[in-house]
Amino acid sequence: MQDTLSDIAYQRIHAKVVSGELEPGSRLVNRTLSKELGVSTIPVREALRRLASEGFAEHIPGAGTFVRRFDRSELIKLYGFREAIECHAAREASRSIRPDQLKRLDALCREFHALAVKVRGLSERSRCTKPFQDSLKVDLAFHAIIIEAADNPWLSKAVQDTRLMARIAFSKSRHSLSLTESARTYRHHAALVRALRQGDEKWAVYWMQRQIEVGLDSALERFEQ
Amino acid sequence: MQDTLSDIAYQRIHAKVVSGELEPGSRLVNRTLSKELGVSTIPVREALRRLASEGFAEHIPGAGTFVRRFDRSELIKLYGFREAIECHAAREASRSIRPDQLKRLDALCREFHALAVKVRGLSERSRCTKPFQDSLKVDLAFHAIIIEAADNPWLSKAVQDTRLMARIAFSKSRHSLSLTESARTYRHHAALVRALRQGDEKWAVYWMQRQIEVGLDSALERFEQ
DNA sequence: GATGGCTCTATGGTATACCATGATATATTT
DNA sequence: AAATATATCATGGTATACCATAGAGCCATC
Repeated sequence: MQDTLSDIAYQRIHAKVVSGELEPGSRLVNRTLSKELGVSTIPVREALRRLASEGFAEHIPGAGTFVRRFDRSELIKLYGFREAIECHAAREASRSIRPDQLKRLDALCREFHALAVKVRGLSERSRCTKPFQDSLKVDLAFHAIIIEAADNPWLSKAVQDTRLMARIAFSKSRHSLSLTESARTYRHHAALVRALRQGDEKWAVYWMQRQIEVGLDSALERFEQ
Repeated sequence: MQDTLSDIAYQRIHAKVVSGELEPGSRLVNRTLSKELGVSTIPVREALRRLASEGFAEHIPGAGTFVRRFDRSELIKLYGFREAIECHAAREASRSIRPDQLKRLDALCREFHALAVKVRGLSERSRCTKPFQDSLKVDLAFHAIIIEAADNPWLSKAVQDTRLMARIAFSKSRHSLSLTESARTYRHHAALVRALRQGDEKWAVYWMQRQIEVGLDSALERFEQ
């Protein structure tokens, strides 16, 4: 067994949190989780402390651990932080990205394009959830390649954590993927890849910034409802 | 009791690690620490997991937890990450810093100046350790004000953590504060404050970048020896 | 004398049990 | 009937005890 029970508990609970199965603000109860996972409370506690330390949960001594809940201002600041680190990642990536990584980005762009085309043929209602989740997945993979290209473990961890954290802020509710949104996202991604391929630092940063900006806008929009 | 035993254990061990009392690579033993702190192993384990999650320690399942050890390349990447987040902090601060915060920065600049003047009168040997530690303390306070002005908790945590982490990379050995180094640091700090006061985003970022660059240089220099 | 296996110890990992506390429900008294 | 006090329960926090394992030293056998 390479992973310890604490690690497994962490992964399981983390998945529940970022998937939205556990809503923001809900209490993470030691005994309940330990029964559910079939382990004792010790690994669960360690997992919860870790989630709290990373920012996915909030630990209040004597009261319990709760899934992190964001207000509007915190959401904005989270995206501000993301802007700092992801733009830096884009800058680094524009210098050091390899051809195979560019190829994988191309493939994801095509995937996104296919998704956008498919959405166009769907009714308003059927655009719910599934295409939205798919687009999130592609988006995550896209940015994972960029931080891989930036080749900096600190950056990677920070970017991954903040991306997932932004997600829990509006994970519980249903969302649809609008036509304009999917088309715009595709354009931005394609432009970013173009800049990266040409090693154009300035434009890589610019397009990354635009993406985060748009991300904040739609996050706020979803948050308001 | 507001803080839990886990929190106290974390603070105590964290202090030992960043102060250099526990050298990089040394093992953090459950039972030993628990006896030393007068608590059981549970709070100690939780503290160690947290330190590992933050990057101050490395946890290897089945083998133990060790104080984080950096090689040259990791050190460079750590400073790359710092550049991303501290420059962003400088940018934000240049927009939102308050007069009282500028005043406190002025005071720290004067303190640094006094330190530089004092060092000039000392022999090579007596510049060891004490003035160096003092300058680190003033530097930390200086940057703490800037991230306070940037007003973003995610940024704050990341900056504080990485600054302390950079410190443990070369904490154990003796260091002296050179004349050119202290004078240059003073100039950089003063220039940064000037840019912040004028709300000059570009120059604020520039001088912050310069500081980190210099920090990396001296870190590498100390690392080589 | 060397090598393989055994044992002992140190240590990490986990479960169970216990305690303190805050909240809720119930019972008793006015 | 209302208010207060007490009991009970849910839950967080911690200690102790136990188990598994890795490494070291030792003994026996070849």
